[in-house]
Amino acid sequence: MQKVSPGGKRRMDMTREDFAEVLRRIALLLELKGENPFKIRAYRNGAEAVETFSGDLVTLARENRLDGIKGIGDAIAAKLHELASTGRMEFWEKLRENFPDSIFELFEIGGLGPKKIKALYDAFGVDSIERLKEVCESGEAAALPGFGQKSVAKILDGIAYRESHVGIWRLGDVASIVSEILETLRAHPATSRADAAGSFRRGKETVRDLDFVVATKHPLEILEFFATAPWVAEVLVRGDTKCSIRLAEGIQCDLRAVSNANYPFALNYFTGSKEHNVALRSRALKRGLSLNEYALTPVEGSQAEVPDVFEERDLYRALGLDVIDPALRENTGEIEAAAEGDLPTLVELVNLRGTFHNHTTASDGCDSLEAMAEAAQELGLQYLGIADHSKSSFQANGLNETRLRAQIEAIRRLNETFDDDFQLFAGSEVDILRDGSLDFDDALLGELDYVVASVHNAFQLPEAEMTARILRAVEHPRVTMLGHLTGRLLLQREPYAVKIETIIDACARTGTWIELNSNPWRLDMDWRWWKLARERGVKCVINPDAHRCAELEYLHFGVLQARKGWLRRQDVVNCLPLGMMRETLAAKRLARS
DNA sequence: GCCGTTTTCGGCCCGACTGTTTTCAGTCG
Repeated sequence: MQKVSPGGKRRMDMTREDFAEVLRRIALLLELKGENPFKIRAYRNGAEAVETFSGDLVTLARENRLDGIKGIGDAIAAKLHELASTGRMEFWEKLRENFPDSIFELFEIGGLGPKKIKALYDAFGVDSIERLKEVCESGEAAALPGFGQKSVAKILDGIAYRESHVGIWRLGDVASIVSEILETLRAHPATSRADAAGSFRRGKETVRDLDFVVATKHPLEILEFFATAPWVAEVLVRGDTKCSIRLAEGIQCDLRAVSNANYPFALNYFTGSKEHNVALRSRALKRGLSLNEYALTPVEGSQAEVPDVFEERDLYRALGLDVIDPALRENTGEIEAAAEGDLPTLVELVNLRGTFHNHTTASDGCDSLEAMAEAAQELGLQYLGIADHSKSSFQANGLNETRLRAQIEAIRRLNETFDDDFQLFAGSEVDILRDGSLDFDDALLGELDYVVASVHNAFQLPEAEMTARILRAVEHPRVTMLGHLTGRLLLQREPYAVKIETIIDACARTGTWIELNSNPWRLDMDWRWWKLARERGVKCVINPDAHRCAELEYLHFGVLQARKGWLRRQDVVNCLPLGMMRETLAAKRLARS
C-alpha cells in the first residue's frame, strides 16, 4: 500500500491518489471501529469517485468546487476541501490517533478482515505484520474465539506470500498466460463456453488476479481439470462451483463453472467492475428485477416480465440498455450513456492505418529500418513513423544532427522502393530538455515529417516546473505530438509530477496530438484522462514505442486503453488513411511554420 | 455518508466458501 502522511505533506504535493488513499484509510479505520457499513461504503465510493473523476480534482477541491460529483457528497467534499487547502483533515487525524499507521498493512493479508484485525488488536495489541507473525507462531492467536489452527495457518501463509510477491501484474505480463489457460479450457470436451472475466477483460492496465468463467454441464469435471492442470502451483479454494489456484508465476486465478443458462450472468458479474455491477443491480431493482450472478428474477410481489437472456448482450437489453463494452464498465457514466443511446462506437485495432513512435538500430532499437518497415506492412499498416532518440538521450544512443540527416535521407530512399500503398515518415523522438527547449534546432526539425517530443530526464522536477517545461514543448510550432506524457513505468516508476489538465488544454489550443503509448509498461497517457481530452478536442495518436518488430503489436494494448478512455475512430489520428495523413502532416507543418 | 421515477428519509447488491461452529460469522469478490 502506498504510504500517505498528508499531515506531513506540503499541500502543493497532494495528488488525487493521496485523496483516494486517505478516503480508503478512513474506511478501513471506520471498519475497525465497527461503524455503520453504509458509511464505510460511502468513503470507499468517494475514493473511487476521486480516482476516476475526469478533471483536475485537486484544484476543484482546493477551490471548494466539488459539488455535483457523483459519490462525493457535502461531507466528503468539505473534508477534501480542508485537505486540499490546508494539507490537513481534522476528522482523519482524530481517527488515526486510535490506531498506529502500521495497522493498515494487516489488511493486505488474505483471510484477515476488519473483525479479526480488531480482535487481534484488542487481545494482543497486534498492529503490524511483524507482531501478527509473533502471535500466530506462539499459538496465542489460535486460542482466540473465532480463530483456530487453520485460520492461523492461513494467515501465516498470507504473510509468507506477501513477503515474496507484490501481488500486482501488468496487463502485458499476463496476456499470454490468459490466452493459454483460455485455450486449454475451451478445448476441454465438457466446456461449452469459456471466457476470461475480471479486470483483465476490462483491459485494466494492471490486474491483481485472473478470472475465468466456463459454461458446462459437468462443473466438477471442469474444476478437477482446472485444479490439477500443469500450471497450478497451489490450490487455494476448491468448491462445487468455484476453484482458486495460484500459478507458479504467483498470480491467483479464479474459475467459476456454471450452467449454460447462468453463463451470461456469471460472465457479466465476474467481469465487473464491482461498481458497474452495483449500478446494474440497482437498475434491475427499479424494474422489479433482482440480478445476481446466476439469473434475473422478479423481486417478491413484482409483476415484472423476465426477458430471455442467452448472451451477455441480452442482459443489457433486458435492462433497457445498449450493450456496454467491457472496457467501459467502470461506472464512469457508461450506464447512463447506454440508457440514452449515447455510447461511443469505440476505436478498434483494425481501424489503425499507421503509427509514429518507433525506434531502429540507429538509436536503441533492435531492428533495422528495413525490417521495421517490412513488419509494419505485414501488420497491414499503410505508414510507419520512425522516431529514434535525439542526441541528449545518449544512454539510448540518440542521434546527433549528422546521423539524423543521414536517417532522413535513408528513409527517403527506402520510400522510393515501396508501392504507393506504404510509406515511412521521417520523425524524431526529440528530448524535451530541462528548460522545455528541444534537443534540435528549428531548421533540422523542419526537415522532418513530424516530431514526437518526450521527457527523458530530470523526472524529479516540481510540478510547476515540469508543467511549464512540457507546455513550452507543446507550444513549439514544430512539435506534432507529445510522447508518454507522465513517464510512468507501471509497478516500477511513479508518473512525474505534471498538471495533466493544463497540458491537455494546451494541446487542444495548439492542435498538438497526445500519444497513447502502448508499451504495456507505460500505457501513458492513462485511460482515465482520455475522455476529458476528447471533450476538449485533443486528438489521440496510438503508438507502440516499438524497439523491435514484434513490439509493433503493442498497438493492441494501446487500442484497449483508448477504448477504456471512450475514444472513437475519429478521435485517433492514426486511423487516417495514408493519403489523408500525408495531407494532415503537410498542413500541420505549413500552419505552424 | 450518499442519494433521489423510493426524492429530504430510509434504503443502500448478494452469494460462495471457509472455519469454527452446532446454526453462523467473517472474508472475498
